[in-house]
Amino acid sequence: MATIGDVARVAGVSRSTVSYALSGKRSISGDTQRRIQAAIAELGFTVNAGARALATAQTMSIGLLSQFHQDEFAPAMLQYIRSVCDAARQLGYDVLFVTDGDGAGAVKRITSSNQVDGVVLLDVTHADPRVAPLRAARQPGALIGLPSDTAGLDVFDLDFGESARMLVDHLYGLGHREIILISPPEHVFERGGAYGWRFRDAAIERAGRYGIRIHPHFGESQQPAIGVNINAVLDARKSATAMIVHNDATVAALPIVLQARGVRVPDDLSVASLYSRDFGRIFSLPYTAVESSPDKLGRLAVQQLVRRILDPDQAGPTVVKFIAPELMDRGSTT
Amino acid sequence: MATIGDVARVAGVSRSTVSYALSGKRSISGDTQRRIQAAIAELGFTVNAGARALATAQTMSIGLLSQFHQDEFAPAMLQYIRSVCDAARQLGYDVLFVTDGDGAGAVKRITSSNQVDGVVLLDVTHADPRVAPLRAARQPGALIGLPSDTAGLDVFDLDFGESARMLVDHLYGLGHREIILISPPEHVFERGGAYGWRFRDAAIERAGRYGIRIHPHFGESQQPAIGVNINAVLDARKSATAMIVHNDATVAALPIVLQARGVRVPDDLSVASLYSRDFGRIFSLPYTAVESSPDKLGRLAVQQLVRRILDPDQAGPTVVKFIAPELMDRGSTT
DNA sequence: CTGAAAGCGCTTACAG
DNA sequence: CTGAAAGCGCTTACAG
Repeated sequence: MATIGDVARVAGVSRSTVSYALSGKRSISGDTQRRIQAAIAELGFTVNAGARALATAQTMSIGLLSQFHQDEFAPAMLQYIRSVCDAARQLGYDVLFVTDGDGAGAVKRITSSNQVDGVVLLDVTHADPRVAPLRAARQPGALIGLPSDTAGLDVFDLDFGESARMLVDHLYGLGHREIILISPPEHVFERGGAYGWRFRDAAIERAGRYGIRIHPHFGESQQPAIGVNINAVLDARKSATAMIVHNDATVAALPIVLQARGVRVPDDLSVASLYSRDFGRIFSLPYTAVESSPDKLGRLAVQQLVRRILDPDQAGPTVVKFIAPELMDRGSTT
Repeated sequence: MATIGDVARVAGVSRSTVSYALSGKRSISGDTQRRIQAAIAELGFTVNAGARALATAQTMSIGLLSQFHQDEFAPAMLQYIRSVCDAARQLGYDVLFVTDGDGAGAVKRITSSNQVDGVVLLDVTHADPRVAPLRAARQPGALIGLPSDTAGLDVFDLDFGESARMLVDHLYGLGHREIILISPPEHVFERGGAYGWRFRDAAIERAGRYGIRIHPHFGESQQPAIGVNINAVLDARKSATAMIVHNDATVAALPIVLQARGVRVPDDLSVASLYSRDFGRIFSLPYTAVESSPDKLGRLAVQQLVRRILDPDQAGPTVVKFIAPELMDRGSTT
């Protein structure tokens, strides 16, 4: 394995000159430049990332923490993972991907050992145990999902309240006066998934303002429970003309469940939901929905994180940014 | 940030003694041990991973290369990613997760810069451009998927030939004499996805031996093309009584497509496929299928990789291991 | 435009 | 049982 010393020897210059030629941090004469390039090519030299990290105190890696709870729907998670990875690479960072069951311990481990320059937390809940250790870390952190205390961390999330209002408005405008709402599973609420109640509370509040009826129910996270649940809800709410589904697992199974029941959309029931374009494609979903924008959220989080890594002072105070929802009309409401 | 020198000073010992206390590589007196532990606790010291890596030439990280081709079905990929991450962590390794479009370049980058101790390649194709740079690397590599040249690398994959034979045998045993086979999309074959032809060729060979008819067709990777395709195939093969689906995207959409067409399974058509238990759960799939065992494959690959990292000599010659398929009867054939 | 030297934070023979 | 010192492969003031 060639080192910078080998390159220096072959090129007949000092190690510092090679280093500067590599970084471009000071000007090098054309001849020296050429000899160094030739030596690098001859030896197949690549800078040792660990040694550079030790000298510069920059690893050029960010940590990405993702957990796979059983009440969560993995395919939706993947959208965020992809966008974070892509954004990181584009900015020159590698991604240390951590899926430990003990998320708080993992945050502590990778930050205190200086394995990463910053950390992105996915699917952050209200009382997320990963948040405190991240706040205590030397490195900056960016969250996707809203914790109770956002101090010292940049937070990005979809505006779930506005999303709910947008969907209620949409259905109200079409004349619906009784709506079923399928929320995330009860476990998600218990675990502190704030997006659950942010959406539900806003929907209820909005419906109340219009004087229309809304029936909130918890969703299920797996088949066949999903089908059983939806059928029970539909049996109990026969006069409802529309359904808002705010749950990935349920909406993914919904076409099957409704077809089996003989419910035609939108003729018998209007359906509106919240998911990403890619998610909809993967599950062949035909529903009008608020775009959940995982690609945008991942990108924003990484960009802000890197900004803060590069210049902690200039990045300014931490932000809590809710991105505006966008309704994709796919004709499943009438 | 406390260093090992700070700990040594506070504990009143030398840095080497602290290091040995940490590693347990030589015995330390009880009293010294205690003073060091106290100093570590007081300072909140954690070993700097980069410095340790530089000194030991071990990063304790492995690279995981995954690509998201548009003709591939991301949810299936996730199964492998999860199992590799879990297995790595269990063995004390972190995962550098790389999704670069330029896979060959990424392999070169992370290996030549010594960012990882070994590399796992996912979804390896026949002429995979990532294989050559990995073979040329200092670090060992483990592949999931079969390349044309396996020299110097450990390879793990499902036995797709045996899987196909198992499914044909199963249907033949139930009396079927004309079978439709949906293979992966044509792009996958062109890209060199060997699992496509390994499965198809074996199925055709087996069917030929029994003297039964089999109609191979390419699948599609997205809706609505999947539905159009399946309908066209069923129109063209009206006398077929069974269908084998060897394509994630198609099988995921199949319940919808068949229900829309009014085809009941297994009454009108027997259906058998190949996917993992988790995948089936996510898509509510009711089909008898060969278990694709992503968890097992990921674990095997990582275990072998780590064995080779720890003792390259003792790990023996590289292996090509096809794991035996297992049929999960879910009652979709008759 | 270039070099010699110190330093990043560890580990590990070598000595005692 | 413990310490002093060299070394891992870089970067970057400091000097000229």
